[in-house]
Amino acid sequence: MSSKTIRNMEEFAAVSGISRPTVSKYFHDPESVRVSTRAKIEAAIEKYDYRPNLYAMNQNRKLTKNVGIVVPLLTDPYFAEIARKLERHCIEAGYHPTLFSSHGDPAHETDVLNSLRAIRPAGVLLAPLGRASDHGALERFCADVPTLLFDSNVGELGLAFVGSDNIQFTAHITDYLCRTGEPPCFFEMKRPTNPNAHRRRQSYLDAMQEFGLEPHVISVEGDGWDFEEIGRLGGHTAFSEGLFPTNTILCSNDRLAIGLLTACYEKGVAVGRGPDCTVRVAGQDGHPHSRYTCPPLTTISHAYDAVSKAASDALFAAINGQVTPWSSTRLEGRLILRDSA
Amino acid sequence: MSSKTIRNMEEFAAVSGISRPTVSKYFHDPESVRVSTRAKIEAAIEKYDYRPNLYAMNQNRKLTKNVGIVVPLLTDPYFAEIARKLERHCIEAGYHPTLFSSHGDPAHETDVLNSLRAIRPAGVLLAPLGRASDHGALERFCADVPTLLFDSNVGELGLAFVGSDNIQFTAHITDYLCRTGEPPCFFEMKRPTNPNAHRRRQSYLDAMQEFGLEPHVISVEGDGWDFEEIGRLGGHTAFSEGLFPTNTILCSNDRLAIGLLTACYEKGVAVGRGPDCTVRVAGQDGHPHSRYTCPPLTTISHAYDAVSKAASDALFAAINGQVTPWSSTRLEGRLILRDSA
DNA sequence: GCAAATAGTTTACGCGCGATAAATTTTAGT
DNA sequence: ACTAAAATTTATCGCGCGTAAACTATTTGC
Repeated sequence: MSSKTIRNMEEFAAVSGISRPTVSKYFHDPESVRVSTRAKIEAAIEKYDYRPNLYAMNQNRKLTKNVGIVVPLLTDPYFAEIARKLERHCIEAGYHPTLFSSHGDPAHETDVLNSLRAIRPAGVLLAPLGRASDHGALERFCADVPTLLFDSNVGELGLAFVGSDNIQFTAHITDYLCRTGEPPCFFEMKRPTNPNAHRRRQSYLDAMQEFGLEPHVISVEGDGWDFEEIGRLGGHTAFSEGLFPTNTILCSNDRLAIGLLTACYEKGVAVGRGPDCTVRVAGQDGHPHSRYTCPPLTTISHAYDAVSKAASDALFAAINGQVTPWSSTRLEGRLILRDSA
Repeated sequence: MSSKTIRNMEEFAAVSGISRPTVSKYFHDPESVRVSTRAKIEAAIEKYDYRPNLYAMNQNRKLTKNVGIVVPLLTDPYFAEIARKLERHCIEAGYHPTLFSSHGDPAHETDVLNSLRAIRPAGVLLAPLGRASDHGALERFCADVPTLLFDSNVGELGLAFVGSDNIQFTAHITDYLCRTGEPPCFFEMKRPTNPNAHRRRQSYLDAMQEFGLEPHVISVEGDGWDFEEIGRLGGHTAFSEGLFPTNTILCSNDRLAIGLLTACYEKGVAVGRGPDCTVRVAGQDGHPHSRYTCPPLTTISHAYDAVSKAASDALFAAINGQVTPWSSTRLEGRLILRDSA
């Protein structure tokens, strides 16, 4: 690093011995200049530690390198984890990701989308809140900005949808539970916040019908995103009122299951597959925490890597001009057998 | 919203009947213009949905309204939670926060700081990785950008430090454990990733000495940020080798405790305060998940609200020109008594 | 009602870069 | 070595806004 401070691209071009337009071109796409000039420029960057002014760059660029990543709730490790993977893919592809959380609030989701417009993103990876979302606001945003929906689908919005096959999720784990013990009942929120909950319930009903078994859905009270507490309180109620018709409980998601396990503990109900256990509990999502519950939670896990890769690749393809009709990609989950069921 | 599209501030000033410089002044600080003109401008904003171009705005502004928030690991709910609170304070104070995670990697932390320079932030709220951090890079960054350190302190860097009083944390919970049963041993990582771990160990040693009791530190193997797994594996080893000299285990942090509880479950060791329990386990942090372990985890909780408020207020004060000597604010934690100890 | 203080307007310029066209140089292909 | 293609240079414009100075209009205090 030299002592001389480079004020702008003009000065930088001078010291690197390359004209400014070519330097500009380099920063837009390093591959677009000759190897010899690239070497000169990169030597100068190394020497003077120059970086073009982001604001001046993006002001007149037709397309920025910005990518927005929006998740419903960043304090949920599931979303934090998938956001992390998406962020990495963006950086590797030469984009500049910015992370946003809707904080579980539709109004805030709309605010986030508006903030997002301000940075004129080349594309957005959006996991919407689902039915709670302001559908009109989403629609308007998708009309203006290339947006790829992931995790939960809302109509046929945006470029495409990439997520998990929730139907397969529930069918698969229901199948497992039926084959290894009593058929499961389904534990969920009466008014699910989680956007995929309805699909999972339906899949449970279908799977049970296929087995010729009577389905039982236990819908517990509670609103918002505090799933563990909702699961815990709902579990207490359900045990007290004898709402579980079988010894096997399939939860709509892992966070509800985690809360339910706490309720089991507090009620003195032994959970697991052993002969001395009273109930089996299973979740769905492959939540980072599911390994560490007591007992460890049997669940069906999202294909985190595959989903995030497919989602980001699809967005980058669209940004690069590849036009494809709207499509929905749903990846299968992997059953994770642990001690809880 | 009218049909006519406003292309820039010039046009917007025209339709609102106010000169462009005054409009510019309004967007810089709405309070700086007369009430009557503010009303005119806001009516026009409502009507035409105009927003100034972010990039053009920030290009020549002496100071942007950007604030960077950096945490070591966003997939850790503790950091996600405090980041969420900081974000809210920034928005309320009229700033534009952007969230970054170091992903537990010093090299990435340095990258994040460099990206941060590009957005020319008015200030940064930084929770460094701690001893793993590239100290030189931090120092250079703090010299250029008003930076407030939180969660973990590194030298006397930046404007100030705001965080929890880890000494008090460990002293307080050690005191509680000593008074209610056998004195605790201390369960930690041999090479702690968590920056506050050393302070906590020292505080444990001091507290035990004050009680006139022999301290016992169990340092387990493991690197990185996968604390639960490290706690679980370390727990297995410690139980197998009979490393716990007393029936009470104080963990360096809640995530280690969560892993240890899983180990206890897997070993068939009953945890809790009851007469039929073998060990007591306590954590430190007030981790969002600690309520839902089995048994629920006794811990000492950060004053999340107070820390985030104090940190953001201190940064805003500095941005607004208030000069104060470097200071360290350490807030006390609150003991949360649950069934595990 | 007057002068001083405050707020707003006009005019003018600059920021750092993107984009483009035309002229020139370099490279690749035969 | 010759030509076509590709890369680079030169020159120029514009983006949308910040900022400053000088001037004018409005408000405020007495």
